[in-house]
Amino acid sequence: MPPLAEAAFYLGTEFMRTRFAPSPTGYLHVGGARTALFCYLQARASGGVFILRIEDTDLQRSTPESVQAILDGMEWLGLDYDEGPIYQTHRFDRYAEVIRQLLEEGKAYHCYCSKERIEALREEQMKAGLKPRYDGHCRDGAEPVAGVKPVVRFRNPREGGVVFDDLVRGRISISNTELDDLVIARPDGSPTYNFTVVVDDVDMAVTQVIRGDDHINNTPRQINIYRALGAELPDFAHVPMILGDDGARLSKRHGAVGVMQYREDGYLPQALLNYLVRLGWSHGDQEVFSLKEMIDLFDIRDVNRKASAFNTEKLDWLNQHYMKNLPAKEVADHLSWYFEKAGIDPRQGPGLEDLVPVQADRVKTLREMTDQSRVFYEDLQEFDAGAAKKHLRPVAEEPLRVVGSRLAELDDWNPESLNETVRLAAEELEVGMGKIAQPLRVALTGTAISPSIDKTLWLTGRERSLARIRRALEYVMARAAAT
RNA sequence: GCUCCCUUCGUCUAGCGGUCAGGACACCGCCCUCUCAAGGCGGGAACACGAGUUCGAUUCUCGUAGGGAGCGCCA
Repeated sequence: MPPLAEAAFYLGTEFMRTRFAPSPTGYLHVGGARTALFCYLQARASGGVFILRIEDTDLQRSTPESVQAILDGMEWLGLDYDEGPIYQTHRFDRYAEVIRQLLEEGKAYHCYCSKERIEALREEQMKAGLKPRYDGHCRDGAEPVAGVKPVVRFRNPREGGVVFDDLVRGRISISNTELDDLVIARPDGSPTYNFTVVVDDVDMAVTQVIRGDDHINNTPRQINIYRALGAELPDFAHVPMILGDDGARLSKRHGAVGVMQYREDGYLPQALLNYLVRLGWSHGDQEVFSLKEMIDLFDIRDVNRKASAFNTEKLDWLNQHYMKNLPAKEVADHLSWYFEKAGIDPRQGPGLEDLVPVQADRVKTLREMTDQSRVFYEDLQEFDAGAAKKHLRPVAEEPLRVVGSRLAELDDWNPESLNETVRLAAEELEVGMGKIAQPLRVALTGTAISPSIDKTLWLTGRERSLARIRRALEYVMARAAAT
């Protein structure tokens, strides 16, 4: 564990050290993911170090499942860190040491005030129209109260104020009279957030503290602690939060707020990353960014100050963009995860790499792609009633019979020859493509919707196609006989 | 209540004193077409309001309104 003094070595250098410091009280949500991405990009851009720190000092609310969820989310997104995960619960000795030091130097003091007293004080102040804060009752030496284990409070300066230049907000200033003496250690000695962040960021020599803007108000308090520790200040960057589609604060009712839920829903990590980086940040009119481009172009100072609403439709567009433009092999690798989940055996049909380019044009997510591709891997159950009623009528018998026999004679089962075969069959019958392609489509897929007929035949495969055409013919004839 | 922060099309944004206020998603129309898409072309759509500063404000300043966050022995 690096001593406080070591921080000075890093500060002021070109190499930035950033950290993402979530508290494990739930899954990794998109807001946190974006903050993590910004930290990651900023560190990578400078050739610096990206640290993952788990802020688990709240033993009540932290869970191992949440830690795992965060780790999983980071991994899926590909946000690899150079140091960590570092757990604050493993650093209690260090916090205790610094608390002792502050106590010895008179920069912190024991407070024996009861919660009841604090509560009453707060009510009184609120009623008087004041900002509730600790009144410093024990600040100048308090008599120990028998049977009461004291908390430790930080002795916040009463004079002056704090001014800092936030990398995204610009200059922010606040008077010390607005601040009070915050608790830095509970009666059992466990440290609290505003204190541990500072100790950690100093020890870990973090040079840019990038976090959500809900921490703006904590920053002046923390700066006072930096000063008490004689540590150099890092740069602060407070990024705005992300709102739901409806502009309201993101919550569970917005559906997929956990990063891994986006995976479940069929989004590529590249798409989500690209979407998130554009939320609050831009580079001219550019919409699509590879990770490399993000690293090269991103600068935390260009981030907007306004909260932005999450727009799933735009994410859909990006997701489809990546499904269409990433190497088919790469998309196919992701797709296989969904196939497995859906219980589809990819060996029972066309190669995923052949499937992807065909389906990418017509779906927004890998999940949809999976659902719409099942027909190429499994036996056809039954015809969609509406589609069959409309297209598998007696008039379809001849087209199906002719195209079926022409296809049976075909040697090369590839999109080009298949297209040619169907086209020639239509010519031979002197009908438009629609008259032959639609019945054929229903025969092959059971529905009136599928990729172009040549691709559909190709993906369905020779044997399976011919068998399905025969079956459709039987259906048509049975129907004709019934009338 | 107090403190801090925010405000360009429905949404994400460009803009950094003089622009017909640009792009993207979504939406609408047309084209293409074997279905659904994808694609191409075109269209509607924004500077919250009020004062200043200035020859000139979307841009700078101050208010107003609206919104957010914090005010924990949570992080």
